[in-house]
Amino acid sequence: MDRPTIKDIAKLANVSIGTVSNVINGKGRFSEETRKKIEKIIKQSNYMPNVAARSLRDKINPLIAMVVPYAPRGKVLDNPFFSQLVSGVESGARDRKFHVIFTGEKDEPDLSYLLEKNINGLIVFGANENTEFLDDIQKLQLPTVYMDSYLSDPDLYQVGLNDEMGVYLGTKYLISLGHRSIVVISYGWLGDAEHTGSVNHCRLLGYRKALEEAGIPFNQDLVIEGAFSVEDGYHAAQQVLQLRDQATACFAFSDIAAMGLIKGFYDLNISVPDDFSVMGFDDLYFSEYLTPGLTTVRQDIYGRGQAAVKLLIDQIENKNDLEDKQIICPVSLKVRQSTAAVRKP
Amino acid sequence: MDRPTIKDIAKLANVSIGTVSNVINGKGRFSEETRKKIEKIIKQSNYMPNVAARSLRDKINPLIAMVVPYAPRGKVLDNPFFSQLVSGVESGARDRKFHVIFTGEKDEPDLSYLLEKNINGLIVFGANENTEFLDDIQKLQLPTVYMDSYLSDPDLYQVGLNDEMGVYLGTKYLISLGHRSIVVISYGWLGDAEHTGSVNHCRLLGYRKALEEAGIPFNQDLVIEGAFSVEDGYHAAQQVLQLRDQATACFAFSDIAAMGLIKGFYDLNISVPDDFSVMGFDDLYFSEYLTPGLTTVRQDIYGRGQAAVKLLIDQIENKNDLEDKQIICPVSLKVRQSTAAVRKP
DNA sequence: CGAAGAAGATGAAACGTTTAATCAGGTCTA
DNA sequence: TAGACCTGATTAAACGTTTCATCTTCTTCG
Repeated sequence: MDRPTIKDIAKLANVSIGTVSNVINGKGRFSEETRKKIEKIIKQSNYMPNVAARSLRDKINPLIAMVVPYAPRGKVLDNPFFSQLVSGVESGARDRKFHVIFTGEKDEPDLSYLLEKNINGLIVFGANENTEFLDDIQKLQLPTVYMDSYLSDPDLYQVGLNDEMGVYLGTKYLISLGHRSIVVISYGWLGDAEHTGSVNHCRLLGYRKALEEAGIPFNQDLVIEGAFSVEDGYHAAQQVLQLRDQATACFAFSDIAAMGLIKGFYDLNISVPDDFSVMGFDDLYFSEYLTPGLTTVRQDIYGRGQAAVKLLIDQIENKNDLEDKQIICPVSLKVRQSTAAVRKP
Repeated sequence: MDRPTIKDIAKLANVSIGTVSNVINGKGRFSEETRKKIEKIIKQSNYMPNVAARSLRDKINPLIAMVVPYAPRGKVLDNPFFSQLVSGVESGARDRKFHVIFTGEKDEPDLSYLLEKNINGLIVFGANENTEFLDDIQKLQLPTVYMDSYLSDPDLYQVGLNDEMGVYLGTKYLISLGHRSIVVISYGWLGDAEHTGSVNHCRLLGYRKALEEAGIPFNQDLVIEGAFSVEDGYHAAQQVLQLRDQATACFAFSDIAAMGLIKGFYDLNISVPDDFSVMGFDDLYFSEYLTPGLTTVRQDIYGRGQAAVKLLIDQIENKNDLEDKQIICPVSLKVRQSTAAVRKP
């Protein structure tokens, strides 16, 4: 037997389908009596409104998409940062009876199929002013929340992180341990126009600020690229090795790169933290379980995912503008075993 | 301006909507000439069929769901095994123009809303004969692929793993290194009725088989539960410690638990592999980057996800039965640094 | 008592597709 | 030359909702 439709319910209740619809949506007029009768029948027959029909009629559809423009196919969810983020997004969506699909990979720049699916909202990760996608995305005219995007338009809904503060705290801590020459494994180079006004940019600002306060000159030779993946971090170890004469600590801008770095050191027979202190960024759920436990800048990835989706669905459902369009989430320092006081020479 | 509908295209092309529909779907009759004309207009105007309308009419909807019955909310994607699996599923779905939503968490046993959404297919993970959900799922009457489920019905589509072989290989390798007393961190206990005919059951069979071949008696005291999470593994370290007099190696049935275990040992000042060899299962993308690199039984998680979704969509699109309903994926041994020959006393 | 207004419910249109039935011509063949 | 058949295209119904205009019936009040 097929699932019941609103017509079946109406027949069973001896009313018109309009009335059933009214009861379901709490709109229009109907007596208390018919309300009870209809609700009872609905429960009994396991009726659920057909989303396709609803979506066709009203263009509402409890489905949002999360797009990560620059991620290569199959690599989004592989990254534990994203999987935690996505996990939070999922959970937040679930709370509001929404579902989520993921998309927007490098090789699929055409997002128009999102309209085809009647997607009702978008979470865009890691865009910046220079992102080519930005126009296309805005052309979709969908409620959107940008994450970690540092877009200057104050009318855009955004969920960010206090990146500068995070790295500032971390660097300051390393300095307090006596480190004066701290290698950075960054996402890209500060001078790179493409990355200005980006997560990476702000993090480097935090680094420089902490150095400045301690009267340590900034040395751009100490900035290495490669915080995107565990392989990146692993390969960075060799580069860091060449800076060993000067440097005593390393700040990786992602835990996943820190993980690779530590393994790189391990394979090169360099002890962490005895020979080299390592600081990460993110506090992934397993960072505590690395050997040694990773000292890192903590952010609540899962919670941020939830926050973003909440902001999005509020936007979708209220339609009108919300007061707080921009959320900056806090960071904190998580000290574990991978950092230690610099050895006295 | 709103997106164009099939009506707009028809008007522009001076034909009826029926003809446009025919051209789009390659059905019915139309001349080469009109085909070209219509296709040109479609391209120019960026027309895409509205999925809701299509779905309403024909009940087709390129959307599948992945349900993981027993996973607690927010913990599915946190687990790197699942995130890799999901990643593969996503990718496979993308190849066929499908999208995926995730669901079926512990606190949401009612799956009927999947029908509401016109979901067209289901991937169910880790069910077994005793899963309460099974009936509900089958009642949905949807094309379904079961992963890691060990269901005996030969008519069900399944994607599994050669679990027994995997553990057999791993155990044999440990034995070849001279280990004769090998602790197992399992998902559950062999005798547990609930887990008969499960992944865990088959893995333990592989363990026993390898022991038997080597003439080593099976000792059930060496079987510990706790392979689900990194925390599990960490806490297992203390239990393993108490078996230290007898045991020299440990086989964790998941890499994530092995990771926790290694960290547990680290904190207890037990050296891996010098004091204790550790073997994992899965070969997560970061297992290579643990310190020490984790020796493990490799499976292609990502590929299995792709395989499952391919099987599902073939089933959806062909409708008719496929020849090969059951796929068993191979395993292999990946030797790294966490295992070593047993120390001579 | 008659008119006005409220309460409760109905009917029909519309959303954008697909498809089966139908139709208008043209060509072939007996 | 009439029926049969083919080709290309049209028409209308149906899918399951929501909403707005409309219709009864009942109550109230001047």
